[in-house]
Amino acid sequence: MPETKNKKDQDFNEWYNEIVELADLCDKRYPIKGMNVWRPYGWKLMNHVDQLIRHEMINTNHDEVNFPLLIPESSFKKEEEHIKGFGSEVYWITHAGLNKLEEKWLLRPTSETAMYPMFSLWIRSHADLPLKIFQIVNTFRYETKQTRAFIRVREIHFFEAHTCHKNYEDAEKQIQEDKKIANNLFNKLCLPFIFCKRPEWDKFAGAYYTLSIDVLMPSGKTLQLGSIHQYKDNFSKPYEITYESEEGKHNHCHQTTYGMSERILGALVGIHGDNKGLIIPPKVAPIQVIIIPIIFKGKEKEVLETCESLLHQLNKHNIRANIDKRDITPGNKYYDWELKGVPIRIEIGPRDLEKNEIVIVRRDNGEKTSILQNSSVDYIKKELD
RNA sequence: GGGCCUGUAGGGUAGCUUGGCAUCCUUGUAGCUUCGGGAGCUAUAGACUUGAGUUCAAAUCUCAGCAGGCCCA
Repeated sequence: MPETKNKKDQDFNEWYNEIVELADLCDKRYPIKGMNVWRPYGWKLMNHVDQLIRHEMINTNHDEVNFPLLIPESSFKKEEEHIKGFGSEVYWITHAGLNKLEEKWLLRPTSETAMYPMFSLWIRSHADLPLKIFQIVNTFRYETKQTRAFIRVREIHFFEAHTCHKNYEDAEKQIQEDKKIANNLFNKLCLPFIFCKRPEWDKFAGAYYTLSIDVLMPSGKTLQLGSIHQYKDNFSKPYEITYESEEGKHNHCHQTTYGMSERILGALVGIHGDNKGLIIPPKVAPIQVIIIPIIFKGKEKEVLETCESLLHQLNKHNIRANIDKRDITPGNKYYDWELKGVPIRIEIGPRDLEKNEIVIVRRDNGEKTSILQNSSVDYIKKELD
């Protein structure tokens, strides 16, 4: 049986490195440390995860925005703790064209300092609250230590939600909502996780307190997949984010943030994968069903027609399906799609045509079943849930 | 932050000790043939991480950079 060269239970780290490239998630050969290329398959997977996040955000009345990548030094410097925390790991832009810049700009390591000067303009009265926005963008952190695909990178694919509230209690309610969002999301991704209140020394720079979302990786280490921060008014004071209350008083907002990154992919790969490759939860699988035609000389046409008609039906039911028509042997295709973690494989050959059946194989447990063609769509739909 | 290891076709490797001719597998391309768990044949393509040094001569020795990996704090 063909398997990864490195075994997951023997050398998890090497296995992980091998599989992220073999399965076409990313290419680590880009010549800057910690900046990897997203390959089409990996990028589609990430987009499907993002789509789940967007869905959760929209259901909880967050609006999507997109802030500039560059932040002027003066904005960045307003909150003291924050600079201490990030100062050593930001990239600076000092020149533009042939000129040296009068004020340096930095690539956002996170967007508090880009957003909050704008928040102070946007928020005038209690009627503007709560303000709930999010964005999914790239952020940059200059990691000097060892980098690792999806787990420790210098260009981060980052989800960040930022909220402003009239008081601490309201902000606390937001944090309860954030926890529910995490529950929904990670259930869909079949990732067991825990919330963990971070000790003082390990909280986010500038936060009042930090909750982390942690998973246990097969290496025995925990991997932090996200964090939820209560800022209290720590940022609204230096950034002067105030609102006029119903009584006509000017108060500082209380703020929260919620951040996650492509580490979610790292966890999906690490926790679900095996020595044959990835195992992707159906909800985010770029391809949910792969149809393999088993072609014999003289029967090509019938087999392909059956495949096409099944594909058509599946697509009609919003199932992401594909036919693998490559000119390689079926066994070869099985291995390839197992490597890529496609949840369901369908084999259709002359033998099945005679019985009006198709063969269905599950990636997670390898179970092989024959079912009648006319009940196939319902069966597949059920399997994907 | 500290320590250790590595860099040869797209991928994986041999060669490095003892300096000289770069090996094999896989992959790509074209064609024939085949297809229920990595088929076969033919033709063809493709590499010594970068820079400096030593030397008649460097993949091989030395130093530095860049990149990758591991361990400890």
